[in-house]
Amino acid sequence: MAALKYSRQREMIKDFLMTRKDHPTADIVYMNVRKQNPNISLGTVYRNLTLLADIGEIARLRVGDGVDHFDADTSPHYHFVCTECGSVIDLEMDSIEGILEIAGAHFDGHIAGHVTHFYGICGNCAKLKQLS
Amino acid sequence: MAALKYSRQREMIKDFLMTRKDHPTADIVYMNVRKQNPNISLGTVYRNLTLLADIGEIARLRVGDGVDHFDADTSPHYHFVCTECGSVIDLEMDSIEGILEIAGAHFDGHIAGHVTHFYGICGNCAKLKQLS
DNA sequence: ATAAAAATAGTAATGATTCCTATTTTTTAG
DNA sequence: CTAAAAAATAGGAATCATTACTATTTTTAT
Repeated sequence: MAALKYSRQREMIKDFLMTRKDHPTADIVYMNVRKQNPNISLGTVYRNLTLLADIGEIARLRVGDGVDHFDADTSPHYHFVCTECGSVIDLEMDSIEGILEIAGAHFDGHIAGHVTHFYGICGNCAKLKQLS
Repeated sequence: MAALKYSRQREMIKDFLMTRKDHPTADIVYMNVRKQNPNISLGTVYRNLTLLADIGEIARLRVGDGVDHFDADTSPHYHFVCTECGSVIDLEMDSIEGILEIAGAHFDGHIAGHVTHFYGICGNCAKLKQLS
């Protein structure tokens, strides 16, 4: 119900997120947005990230590292998490929506969706490991 | 290195977990194990759950509800999370390991594994909704 | 221009988890 | 069997991400 009102802070947050492909955390967003508006509060960043995620303008990513990441790209795609450096990287891959069928085959409830992410060593860390 | 020593508490925790198919949280484990040993501390429960997960005797599940769940069944299988009641249920389904190939096709790092869980309405909640 | 609704800044509170330390338990070796 | 070393425990404090609270400011509809 609550009508949405414009907020400069919310715009800044969304604009910043759109410039990044590395799925920053709330804290990273805070540190960066503060460069333009040093008075913005961490609570405002959290509130707006949650609001934007709730209305579907951004995506909240939970990749198991205990911190939420955010993504301005809401199109369906998957992520890779490097177990070495922790970076979260977009994967270009064919759809795996077929797994919903497989999962629902012997289940009596209704499966609405799935959450998947992949992990391993990213290209960069692999290179660094060879050198040492 | 640190040699593992026997601990009654650790046994109790593992034994309790083996009796449950509902993937309890640390707090649930604590509340239940306390029935047999009222002096056990929450820290001990956490430490042992982490230790058991680290040595592969149990599995730690992160299904995005902000709390870790634990599973005595370490065989590869998938979970369903009910968005209505929050319950975490085992899925009997064919392997979807093929998605690793798909994910790695256009990626320059090394994909070691994946984390997947499904969500929707469980059979029980679906029934309850029909009645109301 | 003004009043209602929504948003903010700043700070306190929460909740899951980890850390700390004095004491107790387990294990190894004599 | 006993004693010392190593590991584990209980209990409580600390941490860290996130949410809640509240007085003030901003937005927006009239």
